[in-house]
Amino acid sequence: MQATTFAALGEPSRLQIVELLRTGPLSVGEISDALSIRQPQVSKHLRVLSGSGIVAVEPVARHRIYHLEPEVFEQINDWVDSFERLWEVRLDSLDTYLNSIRAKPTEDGSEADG
Amino acid sequence: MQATTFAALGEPSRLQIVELLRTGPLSVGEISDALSIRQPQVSKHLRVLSGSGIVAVEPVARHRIYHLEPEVFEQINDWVDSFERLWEVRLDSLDTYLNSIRAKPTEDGSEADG
DNA sequence: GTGATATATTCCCGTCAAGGAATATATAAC
DNA sequence: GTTATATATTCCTTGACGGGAATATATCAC
Repeated sequence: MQATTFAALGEPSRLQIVELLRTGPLSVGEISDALSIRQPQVSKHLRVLSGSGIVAVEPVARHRIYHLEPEVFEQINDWVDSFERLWEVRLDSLDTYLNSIRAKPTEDGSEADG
Repeated sequence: MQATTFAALGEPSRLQIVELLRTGPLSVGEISDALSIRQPQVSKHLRVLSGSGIVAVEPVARHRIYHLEPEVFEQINDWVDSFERLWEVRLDSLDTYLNSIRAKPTEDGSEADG
């Protein structure tokens, strides 16, 4: 998993753009208008997103229509799955571990359970 | 979905730490040793990860054992799913859309083929 | 060709974050 | 109390990044 992918999504305006594109492909001007971000900034953000393979562009006359690329989302999905699969196996051993910690007399009983 | 979550994962060292913790809870020193990152930097990164709810800490004697928090990974999972679910619906309409672009008689026939 | 529209790029600036070094805090042993 | 170990925090510097303004490029209409 590439840190750059998460970094691209870690900027608020870019995350907004990605979530906006979830509704369907849009031109630069439409994104700029919808999110009230100036056009040069939108182009810059789209460049970063494009560099991470999160979006791709389709030129249409004078417009450039950006859309999301499913591949990256599958990568993220697989990455997250690699964690959740392990927890299924490790959940009870973590519990055992935490309990073993608390088994020690703590002299203040302030163990927060959440 | 919080941009800060992705930002936390978007730093290479932090992503390394998260992936290392996938193998199980570790102390600061163990992380520092395993990744050859100086201890103060590890503590700082863990602070950011902790602030995003990606990790949590369990004090054990003089050690502080960090472990991953499943909740955030479920959030990311749900977020990614919200995209992939739409694609199942929209995949053919995107195709239709792209074709419709090229199908338009454009008065000069200069449609880029891609 | 000129002019208009849509988008990309460049330059500059301010801010923020990461890394290094030193230091502070916490816990344990004595 | 002192000392040692484990971790957190502070200060400083530097480099990267986002935003604004201006400009460049591309396409269309004429």
